[in-house]
Order: sequence, then C-alpha cells, then structure tokens
Amino acid sequence: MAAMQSGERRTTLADVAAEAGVSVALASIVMRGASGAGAATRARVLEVAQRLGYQPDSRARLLRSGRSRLIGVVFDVRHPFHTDLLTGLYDAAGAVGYELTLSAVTPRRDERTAIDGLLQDRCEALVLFSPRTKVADLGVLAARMPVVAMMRPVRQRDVDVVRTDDARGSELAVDHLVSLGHRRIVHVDGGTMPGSSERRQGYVTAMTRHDLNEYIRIYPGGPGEGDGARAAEEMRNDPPSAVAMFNDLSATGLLDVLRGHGHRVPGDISVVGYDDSSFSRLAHIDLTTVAQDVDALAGGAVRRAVARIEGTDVEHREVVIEPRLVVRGTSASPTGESGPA
Amino acid sequence: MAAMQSGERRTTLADVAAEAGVSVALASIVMRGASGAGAATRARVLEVAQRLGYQPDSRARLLRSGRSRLIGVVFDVRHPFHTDLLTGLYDAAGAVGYELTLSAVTPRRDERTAIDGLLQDRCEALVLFSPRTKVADLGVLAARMPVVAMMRPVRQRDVDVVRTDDARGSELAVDHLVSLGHRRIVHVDGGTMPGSSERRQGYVTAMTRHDLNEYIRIYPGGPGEGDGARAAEEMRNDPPSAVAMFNDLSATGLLDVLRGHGHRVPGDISVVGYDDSSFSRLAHIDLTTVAQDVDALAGGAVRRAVARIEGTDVEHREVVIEPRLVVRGTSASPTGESGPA
DNA sequence: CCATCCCACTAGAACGTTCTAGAGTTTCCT
DNA sequence: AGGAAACTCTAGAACGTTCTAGTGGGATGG
Repeated sequence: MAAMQSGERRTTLADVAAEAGVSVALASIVMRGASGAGAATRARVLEVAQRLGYQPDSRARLLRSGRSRLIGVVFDVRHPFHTDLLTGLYDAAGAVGYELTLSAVTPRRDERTAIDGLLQDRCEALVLFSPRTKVADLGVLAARMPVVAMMRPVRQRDVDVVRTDDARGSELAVDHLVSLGHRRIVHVDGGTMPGSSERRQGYVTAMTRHDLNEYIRIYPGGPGEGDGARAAEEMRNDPPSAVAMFNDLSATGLLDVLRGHGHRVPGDISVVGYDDSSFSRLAHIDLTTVAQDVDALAGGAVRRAVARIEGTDVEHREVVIEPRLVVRGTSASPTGESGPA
Repeated sequence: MAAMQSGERRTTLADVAAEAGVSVALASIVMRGASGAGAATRARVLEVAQRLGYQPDSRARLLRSGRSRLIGVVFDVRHPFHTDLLTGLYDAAGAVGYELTLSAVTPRRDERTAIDGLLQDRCEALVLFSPRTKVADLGVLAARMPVVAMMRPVRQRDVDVVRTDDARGSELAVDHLVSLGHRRIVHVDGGTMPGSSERRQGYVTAMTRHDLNEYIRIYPGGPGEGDGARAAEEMRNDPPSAVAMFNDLSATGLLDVLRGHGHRVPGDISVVGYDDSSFSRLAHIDLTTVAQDVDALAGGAVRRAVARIEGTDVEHREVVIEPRLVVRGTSASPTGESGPA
C-alpha cells in the first residue's frame, strides 16, 4: 500500500539521450524543437522520449536559460470577478508564449505573502488584481521587476495600470436610466472602497450632463449586502424612481429590502448594479448591471507586462478600458414598460 | 520610460557571500536557518542579505535538493466552491511546511493542460478538484506520483480520494424536511454529473428509513439553473410539499419558476439546495442547503498527499467527510411555521 | 582536386542553489 | 597534557537543463 513511485528516479534528458544514442545536447535541441537535428534522429529521440514518459524539468530549464517566460499573478479567492479574469489572462498569456504562475490571497494569506511566493518563482513580471499594497511598497517592487496593477489607479511612475473606466461605467448606468425616462435617479456609493469615488463622480457627471442637477442625491453605502439594505431603509420616506448602485452585492441588499417594503422592481423602482458578478445573471436576481470587459482587461495587462519585460516602449502608463452596460430585468421605464433591448 | 530593472542581474547567494566575506556554502546554511554557523556570522550574513535585497531562487534550490515540498493543485475557475477550498488548502499545507502551486482549468484551458503545467513544476503530489479525467488516465498519473482526487469517488487503487459523503448529505436534507413535518418530498437529480448518483441514493435511503417509500419521486435534472426550472415546470400539476435539489444553482432555477407560478417558498413548498455556494447565503436567495466541510476536506487532502510523499502508511484509501446542513429561509413546516434554528 | 560552406552532431561550461566531505579551531574530559 | 568531541567554516560536486564553441564529414564551387 505504500507509495510505489517514490523509489524510481524521474526520467531525465540524459536517459532519453542515452537510450536514443545521441548526446544530451542534441536531445535538448530536439525537445525544444530547435533547428540543428536531422529528421531521422529527431523522430527517434521523440519516440524514445514518449516511450520513457519524459517530462522536461522546467526548473532546470529556467535556471539555465535565465528567461522564465512566466508572469506571476496575484488574485483573491473571495472575488468572483478575479477568477473570470484569470480565464482571460491564461488566454492572453498563452497567445504570446508566456505561462502564468498563480498565487492566491485568502482570508488567512495576505497579499505580501502571496507576492513573496511569486518572487521566489523567478517570474518576469507581476500582475496584481485589485492590490491593497501601499503605493510606496508597489514602487519598491516595481524597481525590481515590471508590475501591473489592475482595477486600481496607482499614482507611481514605475507601476503600470490596467483598469476599467469606472466613472464612465456609472455614466452608462445613468444614461440608460435617463433613456428609459427616469429623472429622480439616486446613487448609493461604495464608501472607502477603491473605485468608489470614480463611480460617484461618474454619476454626478452624467446627471449634470442630462441637466438633472436638482435630483442628484448620494447615499453613503459600501461593498456589502448590508450596505445596500441600509441605504434602502434610508430612502424609504423619499423613494426615487431609480437607483445606481456601487456594486452588485449591495444592489441585491437594496433589492431585497425594497421588495420587502412592497415596492415592485422594476415596476416602481429601477435598480442598476455594477460588476456583472456571476450571481447577477441568475434568473432569480436578473440584475441590470455594468460589466467590465474581461478580455480587454486581461489582454491589456499581458500586453503591458510583456512590453515591459521585452523592453518595448509603451505609450501611456495607464490602460483604461471601456465598460459595457448589461440590461436585464431590474430596469424599466417609470411607467412600467420594459426597457429597450 | 523603458524598463529600468532589465539590466541589473538579480542578486545571488554568491553576491551575499562575497559581501559578507564567507563561503557560498555558509551563506546557504544561514539562509536556510540550518545549524552550523556562528551567531555573529549568522547575523552579519542576514544583514547583508537584507541590504542587498536577496531573494533565494526556488528553482535552483529545488533543482539541487530534489525535494520541492510543493503540492500541485488543479482547480476550476468556474466553480466557486473550488476557491473556498483553496483557502483551506493553503492553511493546511502551510501548517505542515508545504507550498502550493496552482494551475487553473478555464473554459478554454482543459484539465490535461492544467495537469501538464504542474508536472513540469516538479511538485511532489497532485491534488485534483473534481477531476473529469478518465480513471485509467488517473491511474497512469498515479503511477508516477501521489494523486489525490477530491469530491469524486475514483475506483483505482493508486488514487487517493477525499470527498464529502454525498449520500449522507442528501439524507440530512430529507431528515430535516421530515422533521419539519413534510412527507411528500421529491428529489431533482444532477443527471450525469459526478456525485449525482450518490445524492440520489441518499435521498432514497432516507425516504425509505422514514417509511416514505410511497412518496419517492425523482425528477431528471442537472447542474444548471435551467435544469431546476425545467423540473419545476414538470412538477407543476402535482406539486410536492418539499424538494431536495441536486445543487444550489438548480435550486435557484426551481425557486424562480415556483414563485413565478404563485407558490410561496417556504409557505407552500420547501426547497433545500446542496453545496452552500456563496450566492445561497444572499438575503435575496437565503437557501437552506447542505454544506461541505471545507477545512476537513482540505486537511484530509493535504494529510493524505503528505503521507504518500513521505511514505507513511495510510489506513484507508478514501477519506469521507461528513456534510452539514445549513438551515436558512427556504425550508419550513408545511403548515407555514418557520423551521427550527 | 582543393578550399568553402553547411549540416548534424558533441563536449563541456554555466545557471544558483544544496549537500558531502573534510579542514581548522576551540572546548571538554580524563 | 593529550586526545576526543564539538563546533565553525570551506571546497567542490551535483541537480537537469541550455548554450557556446566547436568537430567532422559530405556537398558545393571554382
């Protein structure tokens, strides 16, 4: 019952070379697909490698070649959007011949630990999802290797930034509600969360643009369900006709209290979330929301990381991606008709 | 604007040793915290390392020492439960001095690719979350290194299994509903999904145990919202008093249709999900469900992997964890009263 | 028929660590 | 005092690859 595999040594390039009757160097050439090997030999070596179950040792390979073609990614297991983004990142990195090495932030594993883990892995650039690390520390890190911060504006000349235009996202939400015929549109903000001030500002900008200054009303909120619920209670004695929320989670909290109080959504009040979280598309929630462009974000991050690694000059330090409105069932015209699309 | 860091070589152990005026070997001893270095020298080397910003190169270290103390983990970005499990796994691995190396399955990156990536990383064991790989292929893999399959029973003597007792989970759901006073309890299964047959069997077992054979009714379902919705339509002309669902997602689909048809939940019909997905605890959904014990699963997997790596004998090939019922707002007694807890 | 070039191939160093074996010192015991 | 034992430290091999610098031989060209 004990492990049977512990005894046998892993098969190495030397084993393959010996078995095929060639030098280690030539075996290496064949395995890498480099030029400089005859067709017959190439076939023979490949056959032997296959037969012996040879797997190259990336550690040795990278140790020697210096380059690792590895991009380190720090993500947070608690954020569903991060895993969506991982999908895009794998695609984008694969397309330009880079690999990803992942390190997770969890409730009991902080960002510092996650980053340190990656540093030992000799990756050539770091992509950080919504980093909470202080700007100064990011600067120290960026002095050592290219660093791309995502979903967070960072004022540090060595740190690249790839993010969604959050102000624009709020504007899209307001524009949508206005186009449905709403005027009394309020906003529940995200408190001290990163991105909160941009989204708040976008709301104000759009309201002003539509000449609705008199209706501008901002409730203090936060990222959680409870924050949305609290805001819903607060607006009870003066209900608006539509609400633009800081994010999807707080939107569900608001929705719940609103409906509990007998308001029909979207009949009486329209609600727009932000993030297009996976649960927002559940039939049960069916939330109109602002989506971040995953592929554009991922592509931007990889392009930027690779440009820095390979020393290509880049135009702007910040890459700002356009958000997109996803119309679902929580928004309609104030008369009760369903919205366009 | 071009990368400033590309020129300078990374500082190596040799740099530290030279600067501190000791041999590389001694510097290595100090960095590893091994015995065999004087207190004064130790302090000096550490100071120099700190000053030069030395980061050990794990690749070189592992290359030489053979051991990597690395456990490879394959998870699927689409499954929220997998990220919960990652949290527990980091904790469990850290506690016994092992590191994790992650490889994700995405819609465009299959399990084979994810596993291959890890194999090159020289990890000493593989932990696969809900693997879809064929048993035979798992066997081939297991011949090379310890493999732990999670959340899926695998009949292969070299593959360890750590999973929740899914049959027992279904029984818990039924027991709960019976204790509330329900008798007409039906089950919507998961079709061909792994775990589906166990959960179906558990339902039957519990119903029989409660002497409710005459009420046993199993609707064909699946893992998605749509599957739950379809089942809800099917049971429309003969509505039960309670439903035990295959998972949370299909439960929300069912809930939605049920309520759309004017049934009150839990007033008219109680619904119990399975998995305790993050969205199930949203106030808006508030689903009674069966939770898997994340820490026990993670701990079991790590303990098993480490035992195999270190050649310790293990008692049983399968580790089966008890599930736990989480009572929320979708279950109540058929008379309309709210349930216990 | 000799120089030239290209092609298939090889020997051996190098990457940054850890590990083994052993060399000097100092301390301790008798 | 004489050796054993215990420390601190070092030289150099080893890990499994890639890379540099070549070697030998056959084809090409004049």
